[in-house]
Amino acid sequence: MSERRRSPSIEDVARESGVSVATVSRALRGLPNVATSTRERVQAIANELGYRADPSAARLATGRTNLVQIASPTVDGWYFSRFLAGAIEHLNANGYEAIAHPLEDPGSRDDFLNDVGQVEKRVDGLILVDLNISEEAATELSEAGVRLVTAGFKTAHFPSVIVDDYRVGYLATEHLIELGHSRIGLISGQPNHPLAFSVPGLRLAGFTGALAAAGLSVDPELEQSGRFTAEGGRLAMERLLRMDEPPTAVFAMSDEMAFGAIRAVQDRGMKIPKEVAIVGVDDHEVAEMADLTTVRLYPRDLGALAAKSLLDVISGDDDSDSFGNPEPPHLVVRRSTTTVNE
Amino acid sequence: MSERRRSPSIEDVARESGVSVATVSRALRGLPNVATSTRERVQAIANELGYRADPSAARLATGRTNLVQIASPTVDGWYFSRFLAGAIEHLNANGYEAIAHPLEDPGSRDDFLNDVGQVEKRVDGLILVDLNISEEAATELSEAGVRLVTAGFKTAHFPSVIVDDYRVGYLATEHLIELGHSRIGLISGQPNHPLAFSVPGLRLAGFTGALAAAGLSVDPELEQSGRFTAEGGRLAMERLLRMDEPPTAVFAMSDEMAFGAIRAVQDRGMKIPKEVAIVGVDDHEVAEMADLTTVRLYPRDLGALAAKSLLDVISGDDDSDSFGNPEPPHLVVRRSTTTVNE
DNA sequence: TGCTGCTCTGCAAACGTTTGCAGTCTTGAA
DNA sequence: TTCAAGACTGCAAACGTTTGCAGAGCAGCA
Repeated sequence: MSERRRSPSIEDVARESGVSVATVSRALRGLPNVATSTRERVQAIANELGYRADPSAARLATGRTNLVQIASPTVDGWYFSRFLAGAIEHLNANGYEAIAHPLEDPGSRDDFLNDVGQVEKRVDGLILVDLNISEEAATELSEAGVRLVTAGFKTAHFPSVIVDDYRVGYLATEHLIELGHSRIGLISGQPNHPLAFSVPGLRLAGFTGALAAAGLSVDPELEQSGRFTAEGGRLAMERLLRMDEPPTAVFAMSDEMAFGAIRAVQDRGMKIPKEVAIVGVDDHEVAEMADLTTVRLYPRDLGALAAKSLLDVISGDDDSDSFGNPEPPHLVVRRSTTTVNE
Repeated sequence: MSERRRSPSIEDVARESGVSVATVSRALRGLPNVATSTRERVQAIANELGYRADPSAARLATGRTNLVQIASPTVDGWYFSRFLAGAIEHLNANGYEAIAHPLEDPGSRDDFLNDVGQVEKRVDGLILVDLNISEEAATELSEAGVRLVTAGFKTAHFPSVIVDDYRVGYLATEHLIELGHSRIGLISGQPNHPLAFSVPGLRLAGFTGALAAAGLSVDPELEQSGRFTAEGGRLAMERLLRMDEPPTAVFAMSDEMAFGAIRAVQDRGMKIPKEVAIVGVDDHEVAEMADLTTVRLYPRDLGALAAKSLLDVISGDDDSDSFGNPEPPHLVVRRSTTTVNE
């Protein structure tokens, strides 16, 4: 439709202000060794012309892109979208743009990890969230010089920010035990999830750990997968309630699954927490409205922390593991487990 | 830590396969006029060397970045995260990466729109979602040759994908009227939201339109802002319930606000839908669990559509307005408005 | 006055592609 | 046998920056 007029190049600015392109480049980027008078003149002209350095050219010349890629299983899940928000905010504040790259199916994940070595040329760094990679792959990446920070899992080669998912499972279960429950159901994550995803395993470990610490045994029948969706949580809870000896309390690995579970209980006409107590994970916005006891996570903070770590890596401040840790998971007691006022 | 070894350049491939760089470039990109034997040899060598064209160099040479930027008020809201997911999926499938760019505060929004003209050099195109811009700004962008698609609002200059928010308000309200309600409350969006955001206005128009069509008058007292959060919805509902003559039904402009409203009603010991009927907007995952009647939106589809439109614009298929429209908003009746089984 | 060292500036070589143009070679038709 | 057209390839000029190096000017000091 409209003509695309060429935007001014550094040469235009140079000609206009009577200096060389080199000087313009230095003046505009605040480098030392340029007379203040020249600098001001150049800045004025650049401003007037509306000049901005072409990023592609600058990237080619410097090798730095000011881009960071964030790969996560999803972009619209409760947890991941908040992680993204926190990371992007920090990145943008420091002059980086963020490429969001969801890897929903295993195919795209493999493709991605396959030539993730090429990432080095596309972006300055990469954040991998909840996407387990093999140690071999990590070694390869490390040797390729890729700047990488992992979130939600650890490798031997890169800094990582993690949430203590063992603690998540432990806190929730311990809470139920303290309330006197001994037959506790578990609504877990998808075991056949395409992405190797270490979160459910750790929460499960925390769950069994808490039971063991209290001298309680684990009944495998009491674990049902809720596939991390509300609907899945409902179905899982229905299965639990149909058992000969149903649990008196349930730990759901996410709030969304817990919402489904609450629904299933109510549909049976049973009372919460009297007949069944329920605890979730996340502290979803709706959790408060639903009176759901939950283990609160701070994905937004975690994202910001991951971004900060990555920028440190990129700028070469290699204090590797000295990043402040995120706020630890935190039990929030509401009326889905106890009628005692908080 | 580890040495960054230089990755192979096109020149390495050329030398290795005994042809010129020009031929390598053509062979690898599938351009015509290269002998199949050479093409295969070059491909083999490139593969062996693990060669990939450096994107920065390619961008500088071609002027195309294969990047698209998506600017939205937020990245972690229910609606926007799903929009993003749909858009990114489509973009990635077509060889583009997506830069997610939230503009949470008015300052960053102004900064962004200020030199959005520079966008042209950073990315191939831009999707602006629910970020109203002035017609002047739009004209300026259009003249600068920026490739742009708007979502959620229209301008004179660019293609847009929109959801019919008038219809959203109309459908919800009409439903309540048909159920016999005549005193209908409204939990609306933030009037002082930093971003000029046309959604609430349109839904309000649909609301009053439906009332007018039924010969009902509008009582301004019955509109309360819920700031698009669950907590805000709860507070708004409490204000409504405290009125001398409270509404018998309420239209909340989002499901999250509706969840809060439900909570407020239950806290008063009142019954839904008997004493108060509630309808929301979105069809949030939790809505089904909460038995919430709602107007279902399809943000993921809308995002995909926006992406598709933008790619059409970029590739020059300028059928401007002939993009298929998204599925129209759709009333989903549940038990928050009627006890009749669906 | 001559020398040293500093500040400021410009030249030109990268950075790694893409692509217009021209040249060579082959093929087939006249 | 000659010629035209087409297929294939290479040369070299972009694309718009950044940056190492060197030179010019100038001040201060011996």
